Amino acid sequence: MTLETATEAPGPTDATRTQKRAIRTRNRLMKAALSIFSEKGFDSTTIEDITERADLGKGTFYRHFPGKDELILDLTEQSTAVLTQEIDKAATTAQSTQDLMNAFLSAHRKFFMVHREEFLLLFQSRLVLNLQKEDTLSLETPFERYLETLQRHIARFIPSPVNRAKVRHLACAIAGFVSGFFSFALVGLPEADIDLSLAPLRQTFVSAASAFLFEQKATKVMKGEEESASPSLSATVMRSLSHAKTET
Amino acid sequence: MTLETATEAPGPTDATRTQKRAIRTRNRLMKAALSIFSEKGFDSTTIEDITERADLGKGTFYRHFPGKDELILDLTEQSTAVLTQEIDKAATTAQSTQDLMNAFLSAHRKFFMVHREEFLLLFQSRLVLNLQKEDTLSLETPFERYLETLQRHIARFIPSPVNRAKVRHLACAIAGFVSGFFSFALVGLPEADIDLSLAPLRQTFVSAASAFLFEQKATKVMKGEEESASPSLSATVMRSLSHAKTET
DNA sequence: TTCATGAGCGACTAGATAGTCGCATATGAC
DNA sequence: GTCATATGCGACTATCTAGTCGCTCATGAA
Repeated sequence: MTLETATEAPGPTDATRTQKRAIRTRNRLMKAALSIFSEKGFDSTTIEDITERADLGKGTFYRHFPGKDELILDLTEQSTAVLTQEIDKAATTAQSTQDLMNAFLSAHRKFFMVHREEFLLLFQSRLVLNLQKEDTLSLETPFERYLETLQRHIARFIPSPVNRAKVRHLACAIAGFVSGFFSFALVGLPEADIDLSLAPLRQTFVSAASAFLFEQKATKVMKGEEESASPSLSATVMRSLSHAKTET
Repeated sequence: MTLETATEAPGPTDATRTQKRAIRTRNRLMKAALSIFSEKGFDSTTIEDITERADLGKGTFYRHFPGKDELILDLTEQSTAVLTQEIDKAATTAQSTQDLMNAFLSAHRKFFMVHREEFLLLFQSRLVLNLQKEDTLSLETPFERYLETLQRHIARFIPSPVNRAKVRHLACAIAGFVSGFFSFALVGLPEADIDLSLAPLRQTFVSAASAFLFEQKATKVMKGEEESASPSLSATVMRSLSHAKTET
């Protein structure tokens, strides 16, 4: 790209004024696009929608992006970067699997609450990936990096012979649960209470994920044993539930 | 609609040939639209895309639907009907909360595996609902019915004073988890393994959801109206939920 | 048979949109 | 100051699309 024209020493200070202006413009375009995508959706957004909100000429867009597809790729990378950054920040200090799961939840919760537009963007690019299209671009790799971030943190709590497949399943489950829950909460719960609604589910989620990790470890050690539900859930609790009276 | 023109006795046999033809045509349009939506997405699909795949003239579309928005509303209702039907079929025989959660998982798994196009359609209409748009049509009510189906089955296993807010939270969590998991599995796991990947998570999921129900019962018994987990959320959520059917 | 009704059709219009291109302006090297 | 380069601009064209309208054909009532 033309932005790399600087011969060497690409520090933040020695970017020429022209380059800095170009970067500013590019950022304005991305910010405007992110904003409009979260309102009317990627496909319904026109290039002029974007340049108009960014208060720029239409031609300027094409100076910075070949087309809309490259823009959503950049935005997806930017958004997953924000999310993984939150995850890393919250998860590095975790001392137990409970800590880790709590950190995951907090990071995603913050992402949903504070970076709503990015959340909606990832929802959309994930949809694009799920559609039965041909090309798909390289839109998959940001999500791959995101899942790998989860896996990396999870792996810290798994003893030596790590079952990578199971770790990945858990990563998918975690990622799926939080994004799915928030997206359904947005439909089925009053907006103001979505954040709070996560609280009562928190302990359950943490127990479940920890139990999955435990089972993962346990099956390695002792095979054939019937898996106990969870270290934090007593057998009596489970039993009492299975015989619960049916009443409406 | 013109389909209701029949004066009385609208049995399946006594529909006039003209009416039957119209219904066939309408179904062909919906089928074609569902198929294309799952390939290129709702917004990128043109009316002519649909009529072409249905092998019909463009004007025919407008005889059956005012526009694309009404079409996706109908398709969303149809798709949630398929899903809730699967849920009802699987869940009515449940004898315990474990049974119930297993039934939920099986029904959603089947929906994802067998009715992929409907799954992708619901993913899209849910996105439309999440976007920060103005109108939103009445696209929300099919999802409301879906969540109520889940709640109805859950409520069978809750003793008399049902905490509707918590039941709804669980419904959102279940719906969110399965749709989110499948959608992430589609990105992060080999297609052939998606079905199998749910198995190791099954027990964990069932335990977690059952535990949540137990906690629901316990808090209800102990505190009556107040919730210990999140006191600040009870009032608003409870109020809005108790009028869920009538509110806009 | 005749006629009325409604389904199906596709050319057409009006409007919107993607992408281009030549020009203006700002910057930076000399 | 002068020139070269890069950014920003918006009018323009070529294409695409939504929605309409008058026509044909099938059906069904009389």
